[in-house]
Amino acid sequence: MSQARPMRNPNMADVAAAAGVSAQTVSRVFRDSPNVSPETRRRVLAAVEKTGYRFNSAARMLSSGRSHTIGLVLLQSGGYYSRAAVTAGVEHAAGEAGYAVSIATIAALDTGLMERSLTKLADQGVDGIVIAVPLLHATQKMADITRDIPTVTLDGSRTSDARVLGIDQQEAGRVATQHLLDLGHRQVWHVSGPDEWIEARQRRQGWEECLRAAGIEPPPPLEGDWSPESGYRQGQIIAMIPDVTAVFAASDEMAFGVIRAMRERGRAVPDDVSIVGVDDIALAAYCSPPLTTVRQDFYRFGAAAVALLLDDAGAGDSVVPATLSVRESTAPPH
Amino acid sequence: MSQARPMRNPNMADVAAAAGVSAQTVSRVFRDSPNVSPETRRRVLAAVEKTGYRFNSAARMLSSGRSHTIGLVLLQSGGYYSRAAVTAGVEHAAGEAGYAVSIATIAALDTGLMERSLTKLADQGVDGIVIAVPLLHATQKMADITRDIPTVTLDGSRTSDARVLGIDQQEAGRVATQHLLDLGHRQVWHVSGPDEWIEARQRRQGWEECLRAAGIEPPPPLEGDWSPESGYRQGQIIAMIPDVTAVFAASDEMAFGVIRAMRERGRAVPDDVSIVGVDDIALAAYCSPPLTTVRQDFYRFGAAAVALLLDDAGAGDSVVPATLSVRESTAPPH
DNA sequence: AGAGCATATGTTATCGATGCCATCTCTAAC
DNA sequence: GTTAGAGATGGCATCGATAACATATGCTCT
Repeated sequence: MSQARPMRNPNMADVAAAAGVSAQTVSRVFRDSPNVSPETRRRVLAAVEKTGYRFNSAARMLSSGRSHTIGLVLLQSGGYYSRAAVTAGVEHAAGEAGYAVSIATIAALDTGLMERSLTKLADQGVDGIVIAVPLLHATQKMADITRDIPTVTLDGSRTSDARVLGIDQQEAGRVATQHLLDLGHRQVWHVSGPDEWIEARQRRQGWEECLRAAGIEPPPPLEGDWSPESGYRQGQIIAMIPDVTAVFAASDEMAFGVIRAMRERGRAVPDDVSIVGVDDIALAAYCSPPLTTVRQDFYRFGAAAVALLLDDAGAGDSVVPATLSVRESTAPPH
Repeated sequence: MSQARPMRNPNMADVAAAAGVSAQTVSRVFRDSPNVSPETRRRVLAAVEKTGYRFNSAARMLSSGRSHTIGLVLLQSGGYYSRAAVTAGVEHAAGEAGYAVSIATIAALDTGLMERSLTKLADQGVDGIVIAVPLLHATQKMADITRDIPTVTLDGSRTSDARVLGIDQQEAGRVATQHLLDLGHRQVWHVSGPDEWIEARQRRQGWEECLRAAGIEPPPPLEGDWSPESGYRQGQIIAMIPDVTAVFAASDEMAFGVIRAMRERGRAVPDDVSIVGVDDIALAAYCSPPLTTVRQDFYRFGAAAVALLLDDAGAGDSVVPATLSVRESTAPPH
């Protein structure tokens, strides 16, 4: 009953010995190889239990060349619900498939930082990378780093070698704008996200197209950085323009910033000005006023990215629908 | 100039050959061994550049037994700014120390799910684990899994073997409550977080103690789940009580839910009722009214957890101060 | 009955970096 | 002038799982 070996963790050979089979067979059991008899499998699993065997992923990685790990590049400045949801979707889908998720955050949208993050993940030997930040300029160096690693870019630029998975963000812009037009507004202003973000540009395009389709020339968009502060700043400008009755903000947080600016200038929401956001964050329904907003299923989006990475079969179309949650920040103009 | 080898990635031996040294010396260069001459180091680094050598972390892990990876256990239901900040802090501090971060999310506070997450991280061979969810009942199985892995529990239970790093959350509760008393309120109600969360209990204790110190018997606290919805529900109850003039909510999101409930019942904030939250989320300053709230530096907290994990030297005390941001949701009673 | 084949299992070499020990060259000190 | 010791480097076994190949058994089909 006494342990002969000192502190060493049990390995496959120990399990094999305990089960009366070869190490190779133990390996087969773990990888669900079809050619293992039920009886042998049972014995091996019993031996695993008995020996307290713990799988050594480094050894597997070294000999098989695959790490069963997916790298996820995130933007450090959190607070964006959509990104958090994407992360959860990625982690869950990866976990289901037996993959681990290793994260690398970047502090800002900078190609140098991005290159460093990709290098870090590549050095870890990840089997695939999900880039969950918008990626405009794919540098040659980035392409070199990811040459042997399948990569999916969420809402990224088409210029990279990576495959791109995108939600139809134009739809979000269209839905929001159309809602305001349907209420009777004759013009809709827009506080956009940073122009480096594909999401921001697509939402802006959806807004523009929707207005043009209604025979309306879009006013110049005002660019924010997703933060409430930026919404507030741009809102202050919009509030100085007399005949504004409707604003579409590219995120909920900016929308609340706009609302605050409007109110400080004596413009009531929604009585004088209607506001629509995007994201449907948890607070949207509970702040004052409850925010009309466009909701998208980012969790599913993250999961789809992993699916695309792991089995390159279908998974091609991933048009996640945009749903409008109508609350109390929008009303007909008077 | 032509490559003799087919598709194989260069390894240390290739670098060693190119530099005219042994593989062992190359290894020493990478690990910053003191006993390498500057000249040799230079030659090796040049050879690395020339061969396009990429470090193989699996091989290092197998031979050294250490993975240079830290596991991070997160709660899947995102949206809590504090958790996002902790994550960023962990990732940054780990990255600075040359460590990768592997995440495992759990969908709910359940010991079974927690055990599975810990197993997953252990199987990856992480060198340390940061548990960023509150952990009340540390099971025997959990202790078994983490026996050989240094673990830090943030705000976790003292019953586990893991080291515990905690912010003084009582301070947060005290600061918030004292602010309301200083304004002249005679009683302060409390919407707490879930009782399983240490943060929630500590904040509640701070609130209780502060009231008792002022000779006030605390009313029964109402328990929420951090979400705006739960704040709204409990706020509806509080709004039915006639003489309530001040509420301390254990999170900003719940605070906004309380505010909504108050307003729907005709109680103005802050004229009739004052509200204080905790977290200082980005929206706190931009919603209506701007929220008075207690801010804590969770980013630093995450970084401190990693420091505690990596060098078991100092890092013992980590009393991150709680700062009150006074805005417009609090006022003297009338 | 023997060829042919699928299924189940064992044997051996290998992945790439590192720990340990050996070796060699200097310089400082008595 | 010899020795001790520090500094710089190389040789070799090793970590644990797996791929590739080899073998053994049982079954089907002509």
